[in-house]
Amino acid sequence: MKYWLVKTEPDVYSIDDLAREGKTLWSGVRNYQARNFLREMKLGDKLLIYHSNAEPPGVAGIGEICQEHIPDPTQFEEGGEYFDPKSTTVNPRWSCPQVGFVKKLPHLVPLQALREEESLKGLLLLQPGTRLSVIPVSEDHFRAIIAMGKAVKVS
DNA sequence: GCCAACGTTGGC
DNA sequence: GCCAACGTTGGC
Repeated sequence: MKYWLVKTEPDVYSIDDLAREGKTLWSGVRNYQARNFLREMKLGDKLLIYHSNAEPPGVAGIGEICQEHIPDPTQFEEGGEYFDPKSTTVNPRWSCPQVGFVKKLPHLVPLQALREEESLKGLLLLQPGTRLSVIPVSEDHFRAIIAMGKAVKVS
């Protein structure tokens, strides 16, 4: 099993939206490297759901792959925000898996806390210049971040 | 809202 | 295939 982190803007789609719906197609990713990671995701892989462009940004919950990638339907929606005129049904460019809700963390783990955590050195999310919206995470890092989300805040 | 750091596009 | 211009991401 592999572990990942996926970014979402909570104003657009938050962990609470995922909790309400139970599952969702992770559509709209338009970056080749991120797309390739989406295609690598296997049934049962676990995801950290990260809130970007939020106050504060951070890891909000956990999801899992409940269906492996299919062609992203939004690439064919003419006039839609994610329409890609160069994409064809025969040769689709973009893919998306279906992500199921697992849980919301008791506490959001802010980006700042991730940066301050020594054991998370090397987490791709924290590397300067990483803007990828889909990022592989090691099992150790995955567990460490969840533990941070369970811990009672001291300050 | 700013802007740095990337990615993408398209002319040549 | 280079690279300048432009668009996007996402923290601050």
